[in-house]
Amino acid sequence: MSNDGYPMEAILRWPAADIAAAWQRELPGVRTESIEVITPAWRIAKLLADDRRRTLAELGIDPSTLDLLSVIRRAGPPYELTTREITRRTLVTAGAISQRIARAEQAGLVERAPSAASRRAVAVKLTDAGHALIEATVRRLLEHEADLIGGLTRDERTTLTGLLAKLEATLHERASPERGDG
Amino acid sequence: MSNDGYPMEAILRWPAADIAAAWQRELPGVRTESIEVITPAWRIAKLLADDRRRTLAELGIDPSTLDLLSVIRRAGPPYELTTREITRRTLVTAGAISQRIARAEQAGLVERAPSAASRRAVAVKLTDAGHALIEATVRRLLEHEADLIGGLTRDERTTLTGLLAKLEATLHERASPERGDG
DNA sequence: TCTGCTATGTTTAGCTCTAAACGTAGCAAC
DNA sequence: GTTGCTACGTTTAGAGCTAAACATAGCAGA
Repeated sequence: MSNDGYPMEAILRWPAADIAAAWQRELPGVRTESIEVITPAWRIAKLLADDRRRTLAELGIDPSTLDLLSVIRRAGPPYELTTREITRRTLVTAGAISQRIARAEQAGLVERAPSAASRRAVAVKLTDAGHALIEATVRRLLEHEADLIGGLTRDERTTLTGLLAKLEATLHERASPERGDG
Repeated sequence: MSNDGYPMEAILRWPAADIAAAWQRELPGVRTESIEVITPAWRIAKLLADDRRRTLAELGIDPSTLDLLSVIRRAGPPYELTTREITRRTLVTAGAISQRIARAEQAGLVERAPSAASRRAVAVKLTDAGHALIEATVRRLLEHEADLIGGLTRDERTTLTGLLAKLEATLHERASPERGDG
């Protein structure tokens, strides 16, 4: 089979502690304490994203479409949000949302219409097909992902959730902002 | 200024707990315990990736080039690895590595040559310019990232590192594998 | 009613990645 | 020395994203 091009081997073979140790050897005195947080964070995010992509492929949907339908579906009736509101609740740019909506509309999963609330907004609404697809997939995805993290005990999950929340808040305070305001 | 298209607002406005609660309301009984781990993990990864991109832009290098030069630099003398070995230590596919090397070669940062060890391998070696660039950037990047996570105490970091390592191991056991072996 | 400002969406160019096809070269068996 | 297998690397098509330019519409003030 040759396993050509397969990534992720780094995760099995190169513990973050070894990477930190290598930098200490090569650049003595450098502060490497971030490595053992940042490296596993990226690896975990990638493992989760890859798993989700494969899991969803079996269910007949891709991650970006699931993300779009999900945010509308979990907003509750009337299963309709403006483009702007979707952008606010998502991690990608307005341009990316516009493209996602166009693809989902092409596939018959959502419809665009003038928004009742704001005259210049566009409302995006689930079609019956969109509704059926998200219903058929999100529950199974959440079951699967609950099993995925099932190796952690309840206490461990609680501790981890708290620490991640704190880290997220810290990064908000300290990470470089999007753009220098004029 | 209009802040057009700016993502990340979801992080400020939509705690993962609210997303889980919304799904509980919409699909009563669904297992949502994964959400408060997976959602912050992705948000943190994105915050870190965005910060690194901006930080490196100021230093005159992009994240994928830094990743390439770093893995060669921290391997130590003679600052040379085969393409295969670089792929093994990285999270992207062999094709992506090939393209990264081509770009870095074009920029005069690395050189390709036949490998001494294996007759069919290609050795990738830092040029003087590549050496200078990685020296000039990696230390500053690590300093910056150490400050970034400085909101966590030493004990918190230790606990977090342990839990992330356990989660990473769990995901290795349970996440869907890359491809069914023939 | 101009004039300009702000909010909302869309479009486009360019980037980097993945998956898969492709090209080769070493090597082993006979 | 051919045949096939495996390892290694590159190329290509296509996906999805970002950043930035663009288009438009509501609104506010003179």
